[in-house]
Amino acid sequence: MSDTIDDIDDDPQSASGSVNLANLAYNSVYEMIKDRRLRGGEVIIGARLADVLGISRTPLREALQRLEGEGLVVKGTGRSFVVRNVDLREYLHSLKVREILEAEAAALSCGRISRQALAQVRHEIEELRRATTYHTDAHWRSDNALHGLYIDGCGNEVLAQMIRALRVTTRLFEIARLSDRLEPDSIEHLAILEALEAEDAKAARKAVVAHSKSLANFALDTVR
Amino acid sequence: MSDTIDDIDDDPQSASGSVNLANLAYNSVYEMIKDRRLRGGEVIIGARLADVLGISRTPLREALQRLEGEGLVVKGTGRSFVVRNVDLREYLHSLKVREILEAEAAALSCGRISRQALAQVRHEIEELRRATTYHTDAHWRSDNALHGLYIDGCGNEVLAQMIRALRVTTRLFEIARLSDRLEPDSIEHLAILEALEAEDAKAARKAVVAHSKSLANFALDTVR
DNA sequence: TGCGCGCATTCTGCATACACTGTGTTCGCA
DNA sequence: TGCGAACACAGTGTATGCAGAATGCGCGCA
Repeated sequence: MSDTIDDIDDDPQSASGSVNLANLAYNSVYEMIKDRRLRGGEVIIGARLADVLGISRTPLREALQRLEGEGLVVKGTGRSFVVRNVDLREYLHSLKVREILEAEAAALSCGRISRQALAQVRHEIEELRRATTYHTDAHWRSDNALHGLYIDGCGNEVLAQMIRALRVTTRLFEIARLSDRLEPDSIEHLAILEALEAEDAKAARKAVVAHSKSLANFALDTVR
Repeated sequence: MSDTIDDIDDDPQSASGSVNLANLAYNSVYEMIKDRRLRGGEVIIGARLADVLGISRTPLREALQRLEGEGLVVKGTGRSFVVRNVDLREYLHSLKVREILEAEAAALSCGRISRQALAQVRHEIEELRRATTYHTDAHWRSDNALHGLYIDGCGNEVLAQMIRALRVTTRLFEIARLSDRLEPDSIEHLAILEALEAEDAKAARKAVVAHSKSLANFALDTVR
């Protein structure tokens, strides 16, 4: 349990396998989807994308199949792959499941997280709030660090994996005005952190649930 | 909500896509894993399996990649695919997550399941108990039907999908002396059913949790 | 007889060629 | 000028060939 938060990987798959072209394609497409260079609903033209990546269609197709298995990409009406579109309804449903699972994970991880990791994350959050300019990346990084604490610390790898998968798809939901979430995120994250520091499982549950509800309300408000 | 239990599909992916060889391979391998013709830990040699299926390696590889995305196969130490091996530890972890999610699903689906579907499942369970000879298939079918009631009826497709995925991987483990589970399964299933019929969310939660604990204890006893 | 090195076989990774399908456009005919 | 049919193009699905890596086996040497 001496993990530094550097071990909390933004991209759970980035370490995947040897350096073959299929993995390269997988990571590339994964990144492209994650930071919206491939938009939800967009059709993926094999030959073209393969060309962009400088590989042939074969490893690209394999990568896309893997992504399909993970639910980031689907086979549309025709034969071609399309980037999955997460609508409000699905986002809220995912958020609800995350709420349940993350509450459990947070409770489980009480007393299992190193002081050092907790302190580091607290430092990061406070740093983020003090920053004069807003950086999306830093926001996500802090988000990952905080949630990663109990995802990695809960001691149930299956639970952790499910939460990670859900966090990926909820990110596919278009978050307009993400910067508006910086302050509420920070405050809510600190509440979670405090519960973890106090090793108070009940409080951790409550804080996670509150955070989840806050995100849901924000989505509802923003979409409207 | 007029679904008959015929709609509860044992294999969530069986309806997948057009009839191309990759889908065929996917379904075939999926089946082979599910009913243990491919054992956990077994290495899959592309050329050989492709030959058995009467297709070339390309569509098979795509199918395997998809299965990898879904977590049924993994890339071993070398480059070849191996069927994932679910050990006791992972089984128990999965079961714990299922317990949480299925309890929620059961609670959510209270009042959302047609009388007809409930009656049908009850009929099946009772039929099963009365049967003089034991059939694995019938056992699984009944299991699917009961769990499918609240998986399909919970109204949260994300939740449903997670549970389905978990049920697939837990199946990779359980099996040994499965017939011993017939009686406890039936009894516990009936308890769940009763709660669903009474539309008593709290009781449904409790019954599902009890069922889960029972499975965990059985696994622990059997392995020992 | 035991150990190590090299060769042969086997398997994967990748690219490419070909076939098939669907769609859009153009040309001819009414 | 409008409608329909054929053709051209774009894209996917599949097989296959080739190259590189790993594995296992045999042979030679100590």
